[in-house]
Amino acid sequence: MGKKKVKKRKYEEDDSYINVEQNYPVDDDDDDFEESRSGVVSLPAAAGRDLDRISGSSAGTDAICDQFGAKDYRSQMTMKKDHACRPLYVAPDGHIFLESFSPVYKHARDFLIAISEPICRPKFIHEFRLTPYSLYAAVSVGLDTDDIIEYLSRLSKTTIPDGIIEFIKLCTQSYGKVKLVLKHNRYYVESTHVSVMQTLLKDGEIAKCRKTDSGVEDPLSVSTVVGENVLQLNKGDLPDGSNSNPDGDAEVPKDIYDFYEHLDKEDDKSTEEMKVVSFEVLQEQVETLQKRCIQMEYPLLAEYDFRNDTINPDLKIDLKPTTVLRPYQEKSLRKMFGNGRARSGVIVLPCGAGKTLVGVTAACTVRKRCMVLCTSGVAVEQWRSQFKMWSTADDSMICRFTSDAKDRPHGCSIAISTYSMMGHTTKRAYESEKVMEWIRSQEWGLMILDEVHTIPAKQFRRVLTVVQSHCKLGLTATLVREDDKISDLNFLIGPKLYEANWMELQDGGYIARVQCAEVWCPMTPEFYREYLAIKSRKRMLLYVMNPNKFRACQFLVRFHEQRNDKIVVFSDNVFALKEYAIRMGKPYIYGPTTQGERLQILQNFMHNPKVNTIFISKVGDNSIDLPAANVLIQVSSHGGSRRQEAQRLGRILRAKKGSLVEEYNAFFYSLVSQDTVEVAFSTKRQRFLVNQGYAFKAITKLTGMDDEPNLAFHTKAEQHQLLQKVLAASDIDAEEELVPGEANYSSRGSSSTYTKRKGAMSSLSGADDSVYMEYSNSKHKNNIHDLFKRFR
DNA sequence: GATGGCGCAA
DNA sequence: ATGTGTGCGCCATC
Repeated sequence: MGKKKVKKRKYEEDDSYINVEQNYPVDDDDDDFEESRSGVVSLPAAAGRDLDRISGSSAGTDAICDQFGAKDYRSQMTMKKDHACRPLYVAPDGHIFLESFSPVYKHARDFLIAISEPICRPKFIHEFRLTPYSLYAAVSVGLDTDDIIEYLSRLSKTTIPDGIIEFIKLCTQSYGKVKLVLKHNRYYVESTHVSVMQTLLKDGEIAKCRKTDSGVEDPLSVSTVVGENVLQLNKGDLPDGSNSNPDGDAEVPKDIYDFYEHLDKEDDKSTEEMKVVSFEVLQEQVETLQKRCIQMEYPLLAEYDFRNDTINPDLKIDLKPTTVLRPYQEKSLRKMFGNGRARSGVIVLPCGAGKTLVGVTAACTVRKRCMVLCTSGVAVEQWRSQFKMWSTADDSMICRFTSDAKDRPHGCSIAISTYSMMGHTTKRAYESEKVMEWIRSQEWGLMILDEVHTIPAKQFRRVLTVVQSHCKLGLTATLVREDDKISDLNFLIGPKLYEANWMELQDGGYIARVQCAEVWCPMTPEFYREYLAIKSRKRMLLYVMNPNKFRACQFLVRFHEQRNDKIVVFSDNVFALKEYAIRMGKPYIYGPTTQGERLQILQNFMHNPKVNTIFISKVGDNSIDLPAANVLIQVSSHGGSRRQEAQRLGRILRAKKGSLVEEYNAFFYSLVSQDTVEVAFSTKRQRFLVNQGYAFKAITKLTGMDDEPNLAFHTKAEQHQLLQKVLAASDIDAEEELVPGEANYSSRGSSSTYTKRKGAMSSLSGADDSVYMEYSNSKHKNNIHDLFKRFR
């Protein structure tokens, strides 16, 4: 039983970035229900568990549940008199609910982003959750215990449950007291709190990480430092500046604004002399140490006081005067450099929102040797060109280091390489070996980790022990993995410093406004019969090659081509990719397509008005830049990968010029064969985007498709022919092995915060026979695109 | 500079 | 108890 639960954890929705106890068994749905009926709440998350632990009983988290599991906390919380003007509730289990229509929404949101994890952000009520990690992140961006409790209380409609206050204290007071620093290529643990240091060293595991000369127990070394307060980035004018009291809301309690201003100020570091105790750490034990410290709730702070680093040479790079940062980019960097030092951590921005510029700006701020790591050679080239585009760095300063592009490292200060190059374990080419030696010998100021969600992989995390850096900046669009390793980033890199809200960037016109839809394609009877009969993995071909799916795809391609859109069709399955593309007479790119051909096809797609549709396999998931595309059709995909779904959506997010802000200017379709495993996969894939606030429309019938002339597979004969071809293809290398049933992706979605709900039955309306349903929240009901109007 | 083997990631 | 299918980066070879 226990095992089963742990396994299921893998498919849990709540991203384990925030869970401390990875093996904490997750309750099955059934258990939940059971417990709900007996009036006891089961706590799904680490936060809840910790809350329990500290309050010494379950008193802090008890609540009356109705038969559906809805919790009622009224007995524990008292409504304030002026609750109507305060924007949020804090539940005793650590969940926070924010009204997005509140006049102080922006203040509250910025604050909540800093102290808690966003769980789900649909239109009206946004859900967040306090976790140990989120509070750790809050402290590391400069908030202190009292500020957090005070401001949370002011924003809340009710009194704050005692358990929550305890929890915040526990998680914040011990944080930030111990630091990991790099000096002369050696790592040290430093603290001004002698007692904390002693506590840590009493731990056997930590003691083993300590580097001692010839095994002798050295006393802790003591030195003194002077706290310094340095100013960093110039503060630009932020559109959501704290003073702008929005119009017509005289009722908003003044304390909310006042306190926000107080929080937004630079934190002043004292200039008193302080005693610092420290010990040296074994190079290869740094990861173990960081992990252990976070478990003991003394996470190591990795900050770099680059302004006062006189040992490493300064770089002569700056942003070009013409380079302008967007407000959210600036905001994310302020989290990183808020106290005049460079903090290690992760910044999360959607694809197309300018992550690279954030990285380049960070490098120009630190102005010390900088190492950039990417997943592919293409990305290495992109980083180089972006460095040249936004900053004053030129070729002589930039050193590429991949298998087929090695610039001489001599005298260069920005190195760009790949994870596989750094993590390579087997024999290296002579040239590579030399460069590696050089890299290892350097003390790097800043390490930028592109696509940082890949770092937990075994070979990739090795780079952290190979490259010595004072601080690390991780960048990603999708802080999710389908395994349980995403939380490792907390000790491997650092806390999440900033996460942008996709919907807000969309509303600001920084990324495209996307209409997402799931198109339901019924299986033809013949294909479905085979699907049920064949149990081997080759059944995938049957639902991907479903003639109705092909026809839907063809129909959508034609429809959008008539509107002069640029369309990219994704298919993970190569057989289907070629079959679809060839039948529709469109170019396609997949693994074996050479770089030259790829470039040619992409150039044509971007500039040739006759090439408006291209087909791409999963080579397109990473690093192929498609600035021109605005329609994306997904034919087949990698199971339930949320990251892939988000990444693909990102392909069409680059804001389109001249587009009206209030109109959809991009379209994202997933074609799903009904009554097959694809349905569950699709639901799971969409979770990430739904939590970001996207509404998925379910199109159950493409109106007009039956009337459309010349769609393929119109006749049974054609369909039969296709079926034969598919079956023949399956046979080629099918060894008739029987595979156990598919993974059980429950469409009920364990603790999911969203459900597929049939739009009120009145929406099954329409003059024609079409039907659509809506998921989650539809934000823009009134400006539905023509295509969608036709279905009403 | 094209090609193939190997190992790895999601 | 683990899975395939696909693509990519590294290196070595011709």
